Amino acid sequence: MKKELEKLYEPKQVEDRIYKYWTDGNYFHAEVNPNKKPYTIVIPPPNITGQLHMGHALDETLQDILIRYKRMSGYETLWLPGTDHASIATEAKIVSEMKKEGLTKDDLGREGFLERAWAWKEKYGSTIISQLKKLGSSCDWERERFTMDEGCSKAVKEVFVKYYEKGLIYRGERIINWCPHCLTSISNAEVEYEEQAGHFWHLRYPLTDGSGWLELATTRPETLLGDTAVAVNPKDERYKKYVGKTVTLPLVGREIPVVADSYVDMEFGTGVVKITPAHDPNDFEVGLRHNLPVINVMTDDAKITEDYPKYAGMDRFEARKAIVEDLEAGGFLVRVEDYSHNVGTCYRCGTTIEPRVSLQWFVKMAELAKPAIEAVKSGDIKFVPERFEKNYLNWMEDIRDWCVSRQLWWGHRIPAFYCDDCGETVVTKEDSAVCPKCGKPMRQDPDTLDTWFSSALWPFSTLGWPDKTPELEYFYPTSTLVTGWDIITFWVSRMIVAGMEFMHERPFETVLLHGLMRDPNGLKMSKSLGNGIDPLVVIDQYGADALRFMVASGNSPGNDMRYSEERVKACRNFANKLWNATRFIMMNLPEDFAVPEKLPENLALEDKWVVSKLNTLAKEVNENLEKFEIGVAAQKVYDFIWDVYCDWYIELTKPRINAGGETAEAAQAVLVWAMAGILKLLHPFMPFITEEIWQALDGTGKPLMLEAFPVYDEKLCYPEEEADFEKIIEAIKAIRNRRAEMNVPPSKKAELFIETAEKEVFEKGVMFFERLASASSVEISDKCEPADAVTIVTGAARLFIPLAEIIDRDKELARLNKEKATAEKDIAVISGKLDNAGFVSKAPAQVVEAERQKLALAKEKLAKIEQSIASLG
RNA sequence: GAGGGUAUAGCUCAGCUGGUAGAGCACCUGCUUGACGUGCAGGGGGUCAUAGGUUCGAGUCCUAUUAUCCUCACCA
Repeated sequence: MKKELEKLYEPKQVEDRIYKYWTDGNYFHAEVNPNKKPYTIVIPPPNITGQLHMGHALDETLQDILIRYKRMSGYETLWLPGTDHASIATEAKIVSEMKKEGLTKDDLGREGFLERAWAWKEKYGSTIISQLKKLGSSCDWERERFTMDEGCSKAVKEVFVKYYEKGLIYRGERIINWCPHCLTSISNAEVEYEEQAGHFWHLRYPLTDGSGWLELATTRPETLLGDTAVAVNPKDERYKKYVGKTVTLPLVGREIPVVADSYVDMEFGTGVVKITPAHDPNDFEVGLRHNLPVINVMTDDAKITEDYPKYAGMDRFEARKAIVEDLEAGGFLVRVEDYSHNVGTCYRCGTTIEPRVSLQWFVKMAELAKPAIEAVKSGDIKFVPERFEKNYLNWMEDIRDWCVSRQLWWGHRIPAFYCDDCGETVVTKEDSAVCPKCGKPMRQDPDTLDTWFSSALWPFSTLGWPDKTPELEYFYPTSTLVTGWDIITFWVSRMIVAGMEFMHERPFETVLLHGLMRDPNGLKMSKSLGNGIDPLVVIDQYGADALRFMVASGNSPGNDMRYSEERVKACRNFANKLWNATRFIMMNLPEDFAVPEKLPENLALEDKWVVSKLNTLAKEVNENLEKFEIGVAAQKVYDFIWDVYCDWYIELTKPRINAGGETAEAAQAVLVWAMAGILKLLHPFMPFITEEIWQALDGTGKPLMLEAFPVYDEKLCYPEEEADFEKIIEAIKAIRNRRAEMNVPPSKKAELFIETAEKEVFEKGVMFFERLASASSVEISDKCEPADAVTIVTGAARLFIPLAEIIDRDKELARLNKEKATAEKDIAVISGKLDNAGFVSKAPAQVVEAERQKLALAKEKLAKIEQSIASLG
């Protein structure tokens, strides 16, 4: 039983109503179902402090399209949803909130601080979920896990302990990237390099024995305080004699050795390098090789330490100025050169990174990476598009140990305990530990783990691992991961590593990577530039369906995409088109009409045409979606709905509905039947409007999202009828075209004579020629030659329109001659191909056959044109 | 320095396994056709960056070049 559709399509109202309907029915819930195959999608956990942004819109839309498609195709579909990382951003946000109240972390203490953080999670976690719901996400948010919750914490501890037992995690002194603003270490991947204008300060370090000095250059003179050697290349003849001697460090007076190390590039600069193990990663390595002392000259917030009273407390940049002045005064400064170099900055706050020696936990990646590399190389895990595999492999094959400790409070605390008395270390899943050597209570490591440490476990920790749950058994490995390519190194690679290590199985089959959403000028959307476009505003204005369709169509995987309001508008217009098409159908249906389960027997030619085309569409959309060609699928559905269904089929039914009777009934049935197919095919892309229309049309109250997705059905394939009807369409188009060329208004009707060998086909088109080609009457014969008529030639017929008063004989002749030339050119091209022995012998038989048919058609057409020219002249 | 992306209509982009180029927007012409002007009909507009190569046939595959963007590494 159909329901009324409002006259105006208002996305916002429709979407609110439909989302409520879905959640009331709890259709998103997934459970272990042995009768179905599972389809699982891992979704990137949005950060609770963030607002919904275009990146989410992209992720969420693509995921939801796949999920809805799979659900309709009979799978048990599950999202692995979650919110929030234990992250620097979250901590920073909470700290800044506290600051407004005049509080610091130390005021609250660890406990108090965490309490606050949980309160934040409650508040903002639900905010972002409700925003995602507005987008149409069919995720079962009731299942939502949180990386910091109990289950996930259990998994994290389990992993840490297992790594430790296998010797895959260790604590050691290394140079790490330290952010003096966030006061924490950050991983290499979190450092952003930017080109900065700087200087090269050329310095001279006097040899202790007074025999001269060595000239070297530095971009960071303040690190001079921590120099513990000067290095040259062992092959460098110029400096060989100095190796083993010592120089006296200017300003400090420390005597430091000249060492030989192949790390030094002889060609660069003077070939002499100052070595500061505490403040440069390469220097640190050199220091290890030569047993050099490591002297840290800076505090946590990058101020010079008390050890250098003259500069103590100065910020590193202030100290640089002061030291340069002093060097100059002491005659140690040779010259200053302008130099542009890359400086590492914190990706969160933009502060210049300070490389710094400290005690951190590291995961040994080399061994762990091997199975993860193999999983991709063997094709067990596929990247879409494929080229990102290379990206991934490059990263994995050159992997470095992963610094996992963070000097934050908001995160999984490192489950390591130290004995202050004897220095013993214990790693345990328990909350406290007693020293096995001296029996004293131990102190837990104050640091927390990198956010990606827990995120890497997402595909199984959310399913209950390390316990053996039925869910884990059923839903793991997951099917698809949808994310942006920028996150391959952060997250994708680490999930694969963890999956292979702990589940001994790939965590997912396919990684679908999309591009970044850029602003209309192609720039990265960012808060600091203020060029971000808020998806919620777009949804308010044009609807989530429009935004989703814009995101899904006209884009190929892995390519970045510019936000274009024009395209959102076009998609909104498309939704409106569908809405109005439905309104047309509904106003032409009887009150008690129901969606037919089967098509009627007495289908007209045009019915078979549209049914057959819809059938082909279903086939192609399935194929495309299986191959993750979401944009192509969307475009095909769009074209079918607008061009085939609305512009042609609906127009074709109008005269039949007016005529009434059997033909009207068949038309109504096909209209509704095809609309049902369209709604199902479009549902993954535009879930709200299709559901709303379905509810109005079907009237049974069953949700569209649980209907079966259309598949190809051989019984609905009518290639001949399709081809026949195309002939009628071609004729109608040709007539319209000619009338437009001659500026004949549609209101001016004219007689139409059709000369064709396929009378029975064209007879089925009479009412359409009248309705759609302004024919006042139609006469079909196998031979006719009316005087003073405009001639139109198509592949299957010659059409004559006697429009005596507007015919210009010369013009008409010129036009026909032009058409003749075109036809001759066509024939020349095709016969050129067919005359080519190579083509005929080497091209596939169907291609050659198609060319032959084309040639025959073109010749036929030429003959018709020549006939018309003859009769005019 | 290493690797990768992109180059197609005025603009934003599609083009699946090679078979004489498509969409949206913009532009031009004509339509108060009883679903829709968020619309209908018609139209103009492209040597598919350049030069070679493979092939019967290249926007599509290969090589080089140019332009542009990105990732990684980074020399003090």
